[in-house]
Amino acid sequence: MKVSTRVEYGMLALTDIALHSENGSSVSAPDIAERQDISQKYLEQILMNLKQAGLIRSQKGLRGGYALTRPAEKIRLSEILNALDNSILEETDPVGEDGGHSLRGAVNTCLWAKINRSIIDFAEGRTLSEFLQECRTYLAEGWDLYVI
Amino acid sequence: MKVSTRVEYGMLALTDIALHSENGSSVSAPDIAERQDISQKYLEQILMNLKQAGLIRSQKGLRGGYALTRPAEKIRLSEILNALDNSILEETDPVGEDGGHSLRGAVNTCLWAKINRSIIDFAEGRTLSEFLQECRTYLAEGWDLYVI
DNA sequence: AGTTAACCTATTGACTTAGTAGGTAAATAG
DNA sequence: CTATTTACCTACTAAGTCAATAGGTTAACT
Repeated sequence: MKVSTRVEYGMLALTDIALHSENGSSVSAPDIAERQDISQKYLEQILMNLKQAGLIRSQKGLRGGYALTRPAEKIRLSEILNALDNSILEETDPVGEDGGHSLRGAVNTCLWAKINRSIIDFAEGRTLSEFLQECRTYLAEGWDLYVI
Repeated sequence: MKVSTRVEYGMLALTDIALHSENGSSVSAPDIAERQDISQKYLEQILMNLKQAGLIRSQKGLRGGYALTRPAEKIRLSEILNALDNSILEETDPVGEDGGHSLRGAVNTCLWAKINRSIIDFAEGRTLSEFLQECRTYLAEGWDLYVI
C-alpha cells in the first residue's frame, strides 16, 4: 500500500518536534523543514492539520513554533492518520444503496470491513511514543535520523 | 480505506462466474454486467486483467464467456488484488534513497511495513471459496445477491 | 520598527480513476 | 456462407486527487 507524503511528512514532523522540544520549548516549521528536507510551505499546511486535530499547539513570533499538546504516549497513531488522511482509516460502509442485501454489500462486509478493522485496530493500539522508542533503537544502532 | 471500483467489480465478476458456471460452462460479460449492474465495457477491461493474471479463461463466440481456471479454493484473494490493483498489496520499501538509515526509513519500517504485512497476510490467507461460503450464508438469511 | 514565524487562500502540473467509444477477431448457429 | 454473438484491443476523456508552489496577512518577540 502506498502512503501519502502528507502522512509521511506529518509523522516526520511530529517525531522531529517530540525529539527536539526540551521542557516544553517550541520547534519551528523552518527548522523541521530544514532537518527533514521537506518543502516548508507544504509542511506548514500539514502542521495546520495537526493543530486542527489538537495534536500540536503553536506559538507565533520569534522563537515560536510548535509543540505537542500531550505527552507522546497519549497520541495515538489513529489520531495522526485521521488528521492527515480522511480515507485511510475510513470504514467501508457495509450497507450500500440497497441496504446491503446485495453481492456488493457482501463484498464489503466479508472483505474490506475486515481489512479495515485490522488497520484501524493497529492504528488505535499504537502511540507516537512507541514509535519514538523504535527510532531510538535505530539511533543506538548508529542510524543517522537527523534528529539529535 | 477506500477500495477501487476495479477491485470491487472484479470480485463481483469472479463471484458471479463462480456461482453461475455449472460443470465448466462459461459466463458471458454481458450477463455479468446485467446482473451486477456494471458498465459492460468497463467490465470487459477488468475481465482482461483477471485473464492475464491466469484466474479465468475465456471462450469467444456465441455461448462463449468466462470460467475460472481453478477451483475457487485455489484462488487467493491476494492474486485477485494483485491482478486488479498494483498498489494495494505493494510492500513499502523500508530502504529509501539514503539506504534506510534516516527518519524516513524508520517511519516506513516501523509503521507502514507492519500495516502492509497485516493486509498481505490477510489477503494471502483467504480464498475465493471462503468468500463464496460467506455469500451463501447471506443467501440463506434471505439476502438477494442476484446470483442464483 | 524590524524580524521572525505562524496562518490563510488560491493555483497548478502531474497523475489516477472510472469510465466511454469505436472498433477488430474469432466462434457458433442456422 | 452469413449473421450474430462474444471476446479482445486501443484510444480518449471528464473529474478528481496529490504534491506541492506562490503570495500574501497576522501576531509575537527584540
